[in-house]
Amino acid sequence: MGAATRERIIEAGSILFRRQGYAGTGMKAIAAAAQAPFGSIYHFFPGGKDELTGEVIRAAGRVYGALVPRFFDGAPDTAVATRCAFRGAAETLRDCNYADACPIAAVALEVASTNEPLRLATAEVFAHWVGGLTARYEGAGLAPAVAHRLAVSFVSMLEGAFVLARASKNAQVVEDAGEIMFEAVRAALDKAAE
Amino acid sequence: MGAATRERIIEAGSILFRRQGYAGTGMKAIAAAAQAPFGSIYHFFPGGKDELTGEVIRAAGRVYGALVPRFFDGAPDTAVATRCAFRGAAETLRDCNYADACPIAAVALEVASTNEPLRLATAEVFAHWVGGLTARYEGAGLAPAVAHRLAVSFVSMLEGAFVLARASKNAQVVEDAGEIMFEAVRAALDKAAE
DNA sequence: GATTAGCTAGAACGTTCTATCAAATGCTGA
DNA sequence: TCAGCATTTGATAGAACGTTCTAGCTAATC
Repeated sequence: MGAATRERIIEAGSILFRRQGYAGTGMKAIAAAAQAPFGSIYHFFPGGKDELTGEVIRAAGRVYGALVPRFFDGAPDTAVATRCAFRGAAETLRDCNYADACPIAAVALEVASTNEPLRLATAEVFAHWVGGLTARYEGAGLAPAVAHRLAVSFVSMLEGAFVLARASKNAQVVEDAGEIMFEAVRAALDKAAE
Repeated sequence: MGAATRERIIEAGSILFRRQGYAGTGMKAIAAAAQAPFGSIYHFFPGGKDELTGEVIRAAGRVYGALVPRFFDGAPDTAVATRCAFRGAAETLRDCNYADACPIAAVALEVASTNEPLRLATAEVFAHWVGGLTARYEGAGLAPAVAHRLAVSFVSMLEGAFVLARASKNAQVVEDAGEIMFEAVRAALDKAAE
């Protein structure tokens, strides 16, 4: 009962934040999207919108963090995995008609200067994501500094490509960005193999 | 008189949108930041918040568009110009304690699915920016498709790096991303020179 | 059966939002 | 100096916001 309602609220928040941002999404809209009674929001999240948003960020972070193993585990190498991740993201974006990208970036830009606990929550998710990617690139033989730089760039490039793709309603942006990241990883791997 | 007030309002909107986003910024806050009487907002922008936001986006687009000649005109080559642009951006971000990045991305993520005229305005600015960069990379001898891909990636990478840098309050992200873009442009130039 | 805890349900509250409006003030040109 | 236009001024209205509150229902436990 309750657990299902709570999860539905988090998921609805995630969807709406990514489509219309944090401040542009009201609690009543989240309740409606979750098909939950309005009072249940504060029952499950007594800390209010901030607490719900923190949970949304952490939950989204787990989903995005799981994308690394999904693309990197079976790939011939990390350059190909990188490209596949971007292609997968482009496909997902097309499938939802550019409505859904990443709720974390949307929230991050709004709260970075105004809500310290939420800024920290977004920073933590990004750091975790970068950490997972860095490990993969290191595991492929790249020096820690190079691996870290590529990981940071992967996340930056993908989040930025989402912005452009959503603005222009064109997923080719994400694929183009993926090609550049593919070549960057490819070049780093080749250089490390010398 | 009036022209100065109008410009102050646009500038205040730009600053506040980049710090707290579109929906999180109220018109009274803009008026206060602009030191303008509240009613003047609707006098100058009878279309309301949407009209003001459109003007903010276009004005910011002009500022950002001017960054391309600023970094590319005097640089030894486009790879170095690319790196310098990212370093300049990192510096700017540090100077304002991570408060001010780009108002266009902040607005774009909020309006992409909910406000078509503003989505188009953001798309237009990004397209113009990408166009300017593409011309620079083409002018350096790169094939049109490669130039376009690098330009798209430049803008994506920079906007994404802003997200991460603001979330983590660490401008090193922007510099790392700039190194990857530098190497990508370098490699493309070297390949085109063969 | 009585009690308790969890969840649902939605009204009410105070605040903030966007937009409108009428009046006042200032500036310019005839 | 005066009229007309531009700009300023700030109160007001209605809607939406996040939060709180009360009441009711259900299931589990004693």
